[in-house]
Amino acid sequence: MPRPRSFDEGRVLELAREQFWATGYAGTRMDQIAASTGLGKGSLYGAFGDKSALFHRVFDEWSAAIVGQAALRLTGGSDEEAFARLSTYVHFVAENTAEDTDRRGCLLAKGTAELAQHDPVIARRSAETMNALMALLHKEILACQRHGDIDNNADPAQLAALLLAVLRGIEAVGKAGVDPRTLAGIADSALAVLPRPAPSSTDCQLP
Amino acid sequence: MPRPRSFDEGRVLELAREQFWATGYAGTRMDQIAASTGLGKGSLYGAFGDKSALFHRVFDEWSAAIVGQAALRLTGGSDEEAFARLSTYVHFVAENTAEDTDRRGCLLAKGTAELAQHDPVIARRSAETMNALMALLHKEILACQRHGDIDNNADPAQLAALLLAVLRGIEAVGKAGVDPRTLAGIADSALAVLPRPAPSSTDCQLP
DNA sequence: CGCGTTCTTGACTAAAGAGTCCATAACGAC
DNA sequence: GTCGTTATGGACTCTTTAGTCAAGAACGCG
Repeated sequence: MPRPRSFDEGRVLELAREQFWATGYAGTRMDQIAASTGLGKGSLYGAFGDKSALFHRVFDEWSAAIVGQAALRLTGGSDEEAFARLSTYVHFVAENTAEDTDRRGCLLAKGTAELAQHDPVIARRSAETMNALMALLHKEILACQRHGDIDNNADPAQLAALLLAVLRGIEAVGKAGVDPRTLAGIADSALAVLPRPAPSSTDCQLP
Repeated sequence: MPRPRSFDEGRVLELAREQFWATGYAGTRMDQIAASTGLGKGSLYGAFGDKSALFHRVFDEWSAAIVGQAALRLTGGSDEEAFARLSTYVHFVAENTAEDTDRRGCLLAKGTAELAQHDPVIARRSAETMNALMALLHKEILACQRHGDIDNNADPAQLAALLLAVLRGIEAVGKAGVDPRTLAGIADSALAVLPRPAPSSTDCQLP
């Protein structure tokens, strides 16, 4: 058994991700990554292969994390709290976006947009990520409907797609410089606007 | 009076925009642009300056076009048709995104994200563009409220922000590979979900 | 028609970046 | 401690790319 790594692989991927986030794939220099991690280029290439391979690892880890985060916050729990979970999650995304507009953001909209054309693997995986998120939202909406927080007549798949678009949209406008207050407002109104069940006919009385 | 340009400046900007769209700022090579336009690099640099200046012109023209397009479709008309205009516009964006997922898309999410950090001008202008769009949506929602198509209790600014996020979100998920049908569905549900005025109490009768 | 001005062309320069290589250091096993 | 294996670091190469330049072509004007 030979000499072990002197650096934390995960940490390197994290720093690389920051770079890719900030400057996109083409805009990121391997030298920057080497410098920010303190590694020599030899080690970097030895451990991860070339730039494209490094990006793939970063991308895969990141999309897993996004889905994982969503799953963590949305899965498993009573139908009763489903709407609250949804609400928390939507606000979480909004806040997260607002906090660090330039660091965080959507690799799906950056590295992806650049690479997807030339790299079918990235394209496929980004679609998978979207579908996974949509599935999670779908499940949660069904739970809301079971508990009576969302109108049963509404199509849950449609609502899930809408919510997903809103979440991505929040990131997009956030990155474009819209202020954090507005982002939070968007999260609020997205939830407010979800169709509530029609009140039962007995509720329909004049005071 | 000297020799005139032998090429159409607007056309060159158009082709350059395609490139920037497809591959982002850093990923776009001046040589590609020269090749696709048929111009020599000398002419290119002579006419537009350096890469960054060229991008600025492309970006400015594009953001003006986006806002112009929205203004064209949303402005001026009766309150009566306001909701229909809104609906048409939202679907227009969805279809447009669906049609050419990889060519079109959001410069605000690409060139911007890369450049905004280092180029305050781009950052500012992208924020302005968002605000302009939001203002247009805001006006339209007010018109809807006047005509009774949207609940007067709803905050029009919030709804405008929400709609803007949905529109950007449609582009984002479209680019991530979500299928066109779903995009159209998002447009539908975004409109369906807008709060309708509460029915007047006289409507509240059992059959 | 000829002149001056501006465009055009493409070869050229300079710099930056991806990826390589090798001498050396560090570790684990025995 | 010694040996074999693998990481390390940085100098090095080779390719790509932004940007320049000078010679020549094209146009408008008088």
